[in-house]
Amino acid sequence: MSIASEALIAFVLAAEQGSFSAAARSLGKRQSTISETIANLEIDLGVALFDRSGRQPQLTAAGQCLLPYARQTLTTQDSLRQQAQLLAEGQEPRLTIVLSDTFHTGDFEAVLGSFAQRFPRVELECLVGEQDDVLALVQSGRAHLGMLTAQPAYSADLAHQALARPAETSLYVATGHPLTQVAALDETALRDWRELRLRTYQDLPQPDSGGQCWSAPSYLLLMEMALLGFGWAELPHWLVARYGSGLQPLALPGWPRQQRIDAVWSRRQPLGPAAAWVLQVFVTPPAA
Amino acid sequence: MSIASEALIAFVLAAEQGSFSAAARSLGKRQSTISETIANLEIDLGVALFDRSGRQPQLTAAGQCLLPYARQTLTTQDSLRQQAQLLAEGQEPRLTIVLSDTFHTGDFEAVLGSFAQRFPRVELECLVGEQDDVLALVQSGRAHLGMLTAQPAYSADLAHQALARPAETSLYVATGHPLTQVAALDETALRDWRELRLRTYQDLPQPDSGGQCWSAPSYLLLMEMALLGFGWAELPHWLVARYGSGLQPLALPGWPRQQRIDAVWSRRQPLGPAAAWVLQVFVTPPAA
DNA sequence: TCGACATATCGGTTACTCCGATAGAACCTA
DNA sequence: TAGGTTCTATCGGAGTAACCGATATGTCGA
Repeated sequence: MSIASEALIAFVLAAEQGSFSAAARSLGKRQSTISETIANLEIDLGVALFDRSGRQPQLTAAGQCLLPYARQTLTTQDSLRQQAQLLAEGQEPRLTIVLSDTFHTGDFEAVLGSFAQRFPRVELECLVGEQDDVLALVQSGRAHLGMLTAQPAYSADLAHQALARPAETSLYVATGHPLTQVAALDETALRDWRELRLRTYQDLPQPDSGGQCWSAPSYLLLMEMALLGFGWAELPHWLVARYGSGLQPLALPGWPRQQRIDAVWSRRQPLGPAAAWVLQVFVTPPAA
Repeated sequence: MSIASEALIAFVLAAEQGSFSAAARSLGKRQSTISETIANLEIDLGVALFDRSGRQPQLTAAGQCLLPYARQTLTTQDSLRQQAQLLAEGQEPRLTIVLSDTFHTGDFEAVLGSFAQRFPRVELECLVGEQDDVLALVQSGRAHLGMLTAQPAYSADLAHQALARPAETSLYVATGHPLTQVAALDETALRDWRELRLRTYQDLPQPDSGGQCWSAPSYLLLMEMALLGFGWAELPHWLVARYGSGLQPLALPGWPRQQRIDAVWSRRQPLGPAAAWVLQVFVTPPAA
């Protein structure tokens, strides 16, 4: 009913080497086995694969036509085996990472490239979230690895490690915002203007601030609000540099800030090789 | 050493139906067989495919990951079987047709489209040749089917049949050629100007004509020569209509000519289904 | 708690793979 | 032309894997 892959291997090898005996030697089997195997395959398929009139078997037109199909069947089966092998070694089939918008390094794309090369079969899923969202996704098991701005303390079931690449944030407003005209800026002056603050899905709404604080769950959205002149916001430097022309930083004492980034993962579910590799890359200082 | 496709079928079916028993029923086997087969597959692959803690087996993450690989392996093997089936029924793996440039019908592309749909796995090879070249290619077995302007007689080992679509040829020269100025054209007048004549690879060179006759093995080349004003030529109507702007027909008695087209094939090698289909299409008058 | 339905396991039969030996055919060389 | 070499086809037998039937065990729902 079904084709034994032994037969296909024998077919392909015999076709390549032009000899049943040679194929048998390559496979560490007897010539009679190959002869019988291929004869049975021919009976099974209903076509002659080799012309045996000469001393050595010659591929028939049908054999020539079927050879690529046999090869593909074998390579497909091989990739199944390979993938199974990886899984058996503990390789995760899918890696879900949740990233903060604050976390972005110049070599991020390069790292993804290396990842694709090193783990070609691992399905990579990137989620974007901030702070508590990151923690929630990792704790629930929805994500394997999370990156977020360093927290003072973590839940006991979360492991964490500081990344080698700190993130820089500044306070930004749209060019033309009244705050850009204020001399000698300080924290007090900021209170007179609307703040655009990151608020995650986990955060409960704050007591009414009288419209003095708008919020959004992503830095990208906050930046859009800032660009439209709705207020001032703390934003990642790279994000503004890349997409935020039309914003300018506020010169306040203590700004810009360097923020440490932590990677977090669940202690309940140990990291697979792919996740461990990603973690190791970001924990190690960049080469350049 | 190799994966039995029985096991893959059992795996895929069990995954689809969520039950070993159901898979067994679908396959006409016992439940115990499926259970053992899948257990062996898991041992062989080194990963658990199903979580058996519940009443019915649940795909594990690894199983979910490997399922598409198993499916692809089976479909690949299936296409091997299908192709073998076609070959077993006598379907030729490749069809080589040699066409004359004179043979071209408006629905030729449509016919090729139908062919691709009906014989998706047959490799189609189109050669272009004229007269004796067509006969030689078919007789030698290089081509299965040939189309050429009807010959008075054919070699005994060639079968032939007239096509329903005649070809029209005319005598053409470049606009501006002196022949276009001649009133009351006849055969004699033509002799004063250089002829561009089709000469096949099989034809022996003619006795020296004093530069009064140039030749080429394809109508396309002849047409190019005519366009450059080198002389007059008998050319297929469709070719000039499609690519020969800059040529004009000569008004001679007896022209344009309708030429019958014959299909020829070797009696020694009967036509396969694909070739027979092509022949039948062109022998039957077009529907429109 | 019980019935219905699922899976796991075990022993026995069947079928297939593979081996080893042998015979015949093709090719090379003396 | 004869003989040696190397190939393939065939056959009988040993080992193994697939499959079946029966049975034990587990899960779910009433």
